[in-house]
Amino acid sequence: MRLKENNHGDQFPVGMRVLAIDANFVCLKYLVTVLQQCRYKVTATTDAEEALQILRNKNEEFDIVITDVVREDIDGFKLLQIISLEMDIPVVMVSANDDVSNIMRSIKHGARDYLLKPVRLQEMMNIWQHVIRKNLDNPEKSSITKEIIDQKTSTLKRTRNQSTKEEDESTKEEGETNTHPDIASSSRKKSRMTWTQELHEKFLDAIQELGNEEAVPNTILKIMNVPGLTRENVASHLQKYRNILKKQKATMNQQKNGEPNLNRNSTNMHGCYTAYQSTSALPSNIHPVNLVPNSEELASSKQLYQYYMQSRQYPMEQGMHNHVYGNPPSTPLPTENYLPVPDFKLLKFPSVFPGIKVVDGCLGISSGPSNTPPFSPSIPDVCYIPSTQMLGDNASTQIDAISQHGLVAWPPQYFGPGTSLYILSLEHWQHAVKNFANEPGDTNCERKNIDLPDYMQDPNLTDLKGKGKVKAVQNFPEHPHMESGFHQYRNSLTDDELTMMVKEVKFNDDDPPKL
DNA sequence: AGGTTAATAT
DNA sequence: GATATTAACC
Repeated sequence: MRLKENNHGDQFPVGMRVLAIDANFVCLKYLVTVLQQCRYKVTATTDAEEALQILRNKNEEFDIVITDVVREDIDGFKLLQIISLEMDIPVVMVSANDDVSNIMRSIKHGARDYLLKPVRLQEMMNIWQHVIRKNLDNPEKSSITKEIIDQKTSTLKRTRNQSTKEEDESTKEEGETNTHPDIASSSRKKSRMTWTQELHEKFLDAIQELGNEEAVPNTILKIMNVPGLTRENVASHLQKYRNILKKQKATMNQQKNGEPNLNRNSTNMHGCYTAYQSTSALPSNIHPVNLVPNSEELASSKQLYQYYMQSRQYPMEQGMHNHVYGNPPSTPLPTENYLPVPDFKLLKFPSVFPGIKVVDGCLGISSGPSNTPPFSPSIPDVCYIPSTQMLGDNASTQIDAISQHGLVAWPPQYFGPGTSLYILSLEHWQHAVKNFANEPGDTNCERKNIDLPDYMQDPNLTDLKGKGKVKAVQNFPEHPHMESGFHQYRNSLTDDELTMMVKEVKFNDDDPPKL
């Protein structure tokens, strides 16, 4: 555990050791993602017994435990009770249930906090304070507390008499008192920074925003606004980034292929997914949808990608395009040519899109190739994509799914390079749907005068409406009252993520999707 | 001071 | 070998 200063000069604990517990695998994965975004060191399990074992084992020490409330094996409250009885470690509860009695019960049993699912990044960035507070009276107990205090004192010293760097270092290393130097130093190990997909995306966004001239470490750091990230981290990453650009440029020149494509779709950094060019054809009379679930050959992300590209050439895309601009097909899609979409109910988006930025509690989702709905101001696809293309075949089933689980499942042909995923806050997603979908029969969005919030009425977007091709819109205007009202996630699935999709499909071995 | 580059460590 | 950290240079 160590502290780093972010660009505001605040301290933030990097590598705080968190044990995350959630019975639901998808929720757990999501939780882990958020925690990792906070740059905590996360250990995770779905199994409460295992969690207790880990904690009792003491091989690994933890600063804080985060657990869900509703569980089948050991009730969250029980778990909380055991932990607070046996050991001295703060516990934070996470639950989709906002019942006051539940919250009270948790607090009574010793919970430090009670967060509602899905948890937000900002909330998670604050939990380290519980660790500090817990150990204020006994700093040696926690290395993180100790380090913050150390840092505080050394900062004070520095401001008091401009102490030298060496002095500062020695103060940090040996501690103020020297009474328990071993305790503090033994549990302190520097965690090597890893540039996650999300961080890299942020990095790229910053660079794009700044342009080549202005893209220097400190400025990038400021734009990225990631707690704990240092100028050195960014500088290092920038160095690597530039090296890769140089390399690519060199090979491009060799091939005389014009401008190098240096955007995130083609970058190789950190295993970002690189688009495959292969166009091996599928039999034209078989819709690719039907090739997915029982296909043993679909063992690699490459194949999944190929499948995805194939599927986009089929009529359903035409159908979708019809929907895009508010003209649902007068006749149903020729579904007789398609077999039902297999059951991908396991495939919930946070498990597939760990880089997702959660905006405003529960989310509505709108998805499609880059020239589909979200660019039209009416966002119709949430209600018009036919059931052969989307699980939960209309808006209301999606609303139900969202209100119940905070999640919506999508078939995998929507994931892959070329797919944009848009996340709207529940508020304006509902708003759009309410004006749109809840009146069966009246499905013409041209006639409906949809009263979208101003910030969504961006003229650039409106202008794009009706045009055949739309390029990805950068820097979508954000809701003034929201941290971020509208996020785009695109073209950056890692191989692992794609592989995982395949795995999720295969998990259904005992109950294979019917074709 | 901080951007850049190179050396070193993991 | 790749990439993060640290040092050194400008």
